[in-house]
Amino acid sequence: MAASQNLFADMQKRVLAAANALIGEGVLPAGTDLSRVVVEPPKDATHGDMATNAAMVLAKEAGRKPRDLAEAFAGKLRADDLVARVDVAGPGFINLTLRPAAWLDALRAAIAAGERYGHSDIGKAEKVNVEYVSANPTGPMHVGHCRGAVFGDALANLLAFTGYDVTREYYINDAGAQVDVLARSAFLRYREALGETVGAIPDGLYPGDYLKPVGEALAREYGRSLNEKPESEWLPLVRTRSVAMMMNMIRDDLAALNVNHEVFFSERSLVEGDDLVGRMIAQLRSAGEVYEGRLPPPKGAPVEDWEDREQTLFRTTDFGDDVDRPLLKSDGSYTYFASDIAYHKSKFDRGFHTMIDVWGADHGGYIKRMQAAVKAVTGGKAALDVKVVQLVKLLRGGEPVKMSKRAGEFVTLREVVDEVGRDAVRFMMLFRKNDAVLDFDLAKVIEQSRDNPVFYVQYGHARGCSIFRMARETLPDLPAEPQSRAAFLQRADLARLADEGERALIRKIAQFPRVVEAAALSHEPHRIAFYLYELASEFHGQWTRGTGSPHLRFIIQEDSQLTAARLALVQGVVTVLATGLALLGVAAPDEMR
RNA sequence: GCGCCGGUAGCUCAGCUGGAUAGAGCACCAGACUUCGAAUCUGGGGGUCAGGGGUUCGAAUCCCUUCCGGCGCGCCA
Repeated sequence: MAASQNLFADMQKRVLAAANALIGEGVLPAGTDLSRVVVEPPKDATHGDMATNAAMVLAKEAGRKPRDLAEAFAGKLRADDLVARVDVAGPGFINLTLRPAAWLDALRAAIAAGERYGHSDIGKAEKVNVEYVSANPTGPMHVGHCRGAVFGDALANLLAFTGYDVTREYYINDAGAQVDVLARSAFLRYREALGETVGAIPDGLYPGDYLKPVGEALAREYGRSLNEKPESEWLPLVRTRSVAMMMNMIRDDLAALNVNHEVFFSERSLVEGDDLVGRMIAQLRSAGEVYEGRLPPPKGAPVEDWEDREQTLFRTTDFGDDVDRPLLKSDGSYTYFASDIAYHKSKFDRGFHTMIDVWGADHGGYIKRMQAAVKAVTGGKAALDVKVVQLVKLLRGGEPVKMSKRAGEFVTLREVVDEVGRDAVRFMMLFRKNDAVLDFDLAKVIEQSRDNPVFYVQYGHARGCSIFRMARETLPDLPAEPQSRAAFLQRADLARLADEGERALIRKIAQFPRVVEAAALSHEPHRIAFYLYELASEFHGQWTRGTGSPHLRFIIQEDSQLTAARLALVQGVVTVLATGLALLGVAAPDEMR
């Protein structure tokens, strides 16, 4: 029996093979849809090692009773060399108990694969573009940006690990009115750097001190020359320079979080030069999807300067949107939406047929039109999945942290990372489903307790490493270097792992590839975080059982064979914890004293 | 008014894309260190899965509806 990394996938194949055999025998009709058949760990361990719903899902189409069909499956599966026992239970579940050796082989395969354990090729090298952060280049990153940054980064890791060809991308909004405001704000700091007294920063400009260095740089570079020019001349220069400096700052902030993009894509590049936005609009126009028309006034909050006028509209309703959307502002320039369409078209033209955008909750209302636009502009050949990350509520000891955007007083990403550490920020951001609001308590995340899952999981890893350090007294040959150690431990007699707690740990380890796959397919990295927490929990449990029952300890002085087998188990745990944490971008320390 | 996202134990949240008796942590109560790291572990109580209908062998999960909370609703990004 070939050692495989994913025992659940193996068993799924075998169940499907059984189904096909039953089709051949006429028990199931030809062409039966097998896509709903799953093999999963049962909720209750007394039901066996794995369960499949095959009989229940296929019963209707076959015109048979689920339990009868289950018996037919059972007949096939009993002959399988991985299977020790098959039971039909409940409404038609097929419960499988595997031969012990199957689990031991799975553990051995995990150890052998090392940091590649859990890796797969389900992505088939398909190109995927993950766009995340894309914060406006008008200032440093604040806490609100953290979650999307960490989420997008972990998701990209996950997709790369499962065989996708991933590109991490950041869209720089350097073409709108905001960067003109940035330029004017920087210009004020420039005059200040030249010795002028500027006083209070006027309303409508960015007040933050972070623009002072920009002003000083401009003064060094241009001297007084900019001051003598009209705004129409200095603005583009100052804007370019300011955006570049803001992006450097943002890149540094991201680096502090261990987030690294491969592509920084400029919105301005779509508007200037080849005018890709204009071309895109022309293309849509010739396809009959652009027209001049009027829109009904928006409901709800009254719009002050509403004016019923004709404008250039994109017929997004043809592609699933609620209303058609304007492409041009009243001054003739492109709307943000227009540039964004061209941007997504650029992704498609660069070969990405799968795109994932990570947005903040306040952009939720924008999803439909963007998906409609992608459909229109790619002829339905590309898929856009938009992941919305919900708000982060920043607390300290249960009390909300006050922030005032108006006064430029916001907590920066950098401050939070400096205070609680990169690992804590990353793990906590991922220890919640992306579309649920997240409470982030600065006081709690530095607590070192079970209440703080970051330390709990990291401690599991450190504890495993600690066992290896201690074990060298019993097993002097045990290599310290992880890879040689893994090679050494693979040769252990794993059949010595007979304790129920040990077997449960093995089963948990064997689930890792399945969890990785599910997390990647659903674009939900939080599943990795929760799985790691559970694995650490079972590991801590097995450890503590040894304090009460010395014969259950991992290191047994008088039995080096048993010790080697148990260390192999620890190796499996440590491997999975390290790999899983790496996917989340969190460190796996060898010790935490 | 419309759209999107949420509503699961006192609190914070999972629930593997429709499966078996709905699970963790915190808090509370009672326990476990002369011994591989107690930053750990074991046990206990605690539920109308917001309410109501429907779909089917089977629903916290899918559909409809009501209620509550968040976000959004030309020419901001």
